Amino acid sequence: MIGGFVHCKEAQIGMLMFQKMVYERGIEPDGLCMVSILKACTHLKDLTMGTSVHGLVIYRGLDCDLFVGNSLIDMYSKCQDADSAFKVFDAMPRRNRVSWNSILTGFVFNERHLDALTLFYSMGKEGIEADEVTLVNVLQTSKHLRMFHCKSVHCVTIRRGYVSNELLLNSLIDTYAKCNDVDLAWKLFNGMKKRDVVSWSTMISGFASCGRPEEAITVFHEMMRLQAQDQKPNEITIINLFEACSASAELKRSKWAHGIAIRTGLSAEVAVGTAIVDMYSKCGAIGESRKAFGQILEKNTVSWSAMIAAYGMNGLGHEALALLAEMKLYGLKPNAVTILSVLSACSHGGLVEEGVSLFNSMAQDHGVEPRLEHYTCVVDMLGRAGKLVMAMEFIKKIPQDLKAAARASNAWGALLSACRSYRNSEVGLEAASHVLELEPGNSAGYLQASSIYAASGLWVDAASMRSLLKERGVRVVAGYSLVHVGHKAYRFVAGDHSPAHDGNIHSMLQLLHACMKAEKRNIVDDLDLID
DNA sequence: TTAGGGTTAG
Repeated sequence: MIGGFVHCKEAQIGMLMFQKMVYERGIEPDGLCMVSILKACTHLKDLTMGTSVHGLVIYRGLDCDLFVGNSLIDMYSKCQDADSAFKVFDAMPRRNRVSWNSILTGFVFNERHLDALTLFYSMGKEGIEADEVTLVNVLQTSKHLRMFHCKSVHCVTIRRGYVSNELLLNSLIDTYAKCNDVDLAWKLFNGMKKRDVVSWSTMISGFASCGRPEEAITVFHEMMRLQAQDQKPNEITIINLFEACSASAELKRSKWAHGIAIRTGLSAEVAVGTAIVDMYSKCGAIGESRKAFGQILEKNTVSWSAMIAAYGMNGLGHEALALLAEMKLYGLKPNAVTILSVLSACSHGGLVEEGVSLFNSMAQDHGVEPRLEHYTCVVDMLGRAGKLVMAMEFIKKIPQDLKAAARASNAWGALLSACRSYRNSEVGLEAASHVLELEPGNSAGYLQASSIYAASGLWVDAASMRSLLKERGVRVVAGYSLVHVGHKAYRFVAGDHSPAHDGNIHSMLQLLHACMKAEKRNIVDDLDLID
């Protein structure tokens, strides 16, 4: 009976029945009953109830039951207690493939990707053969770690005869694309006998995230052309299309995509509305963002965060701060990302005092404990304001447990970048040594260090940085700007004088540079007068 | 067990 309720997703009623049965009537639950009630706890994400059921399981001596054990793993995982899930798994006297898959899924769900990978290797050692659930989970882990296990998973897929498993193929396409091999993803996509809406959406997102928006949009057009074959886009497809429009930074295109969302009736979704806010802001159209924000009927924390981030990205720090106060008036609680967006807005808008004060009060006023990202953002803020020594001292104040995270190099990176702007070689070289140690595979550290040496006239050191970069085989990815003229997008890289660009464009750029320099001089003169 | 909305320096 309880099982029936769980199946109907009326887990709450199932739970009440269970409590009545056990505590009022004194009926002893069997293994099957435990499995059902654990499913209810999983569904409701009720860790307290789940833990008490676990106690009952032990009391009734059912902890050796394979099915009960698997359900316990699942319950703990979904309640975000991966450690307890693993303890159950570890203590199981007998395990089947479902047990292994459950703990693997649990690790992936809780973003414990390294643990997931270790577990997958143990599975191989124990002679447990991977099935499609195993493979999809390993792919998720590869995607998050940006590690290229795709090809070996692909081989297993072929070997084990899963080549027409759509779900697994979709996962493979996604992981190939997110690990920067979108061409292989495209090949796989084209070879699929049957493609569903997930395949299409994944392919659009794949091209967009690899910085190839034109191809993403072509895939979308092809999907629309095949609509007759039941290939209707859903809200995720549209959101992925927006991602492509943001990558091309073209307002006209974004408006076109917005129109499609309206015509397909998908624009009423909160997630779609929020993505529209984000898309317009990335095209620099902050007015359109605000309008789209106003049109979201039921705004949630993510929507507010997106609008705050939009203001921040466009240099409107005061507006971002005002929106944080406003969202609280509507009874919405900011989360870690919201606060990070406000801090970033302060950083880009030069509002150092406001930013630091927000950082100091975030735990007390907003109930958000500072994470490494928040610390990094403050370092960036101080660095941009030229307070380099303060920024360095701030890094040293980052709690040790936060510093242990994989992205601890970001704070030094932010400081290094500020030192380069302010030509401070003393602080800069200390920052550089940390960045090179923590992130030896990234070109930015070497280039910035080289630039700092060069600015101090230390040409030999500058050159040695560049040769170290080559020696270690680090790939340099240059940043670029896009300028749209008519229907054509022109891509500009620093120091690029390629003949692909019209000579007129370069002379116009030089003219603009001269104007900006003159303007800067005027501003500096004005400031001097004020002093 | 597959795609998806907000964040961080280059």
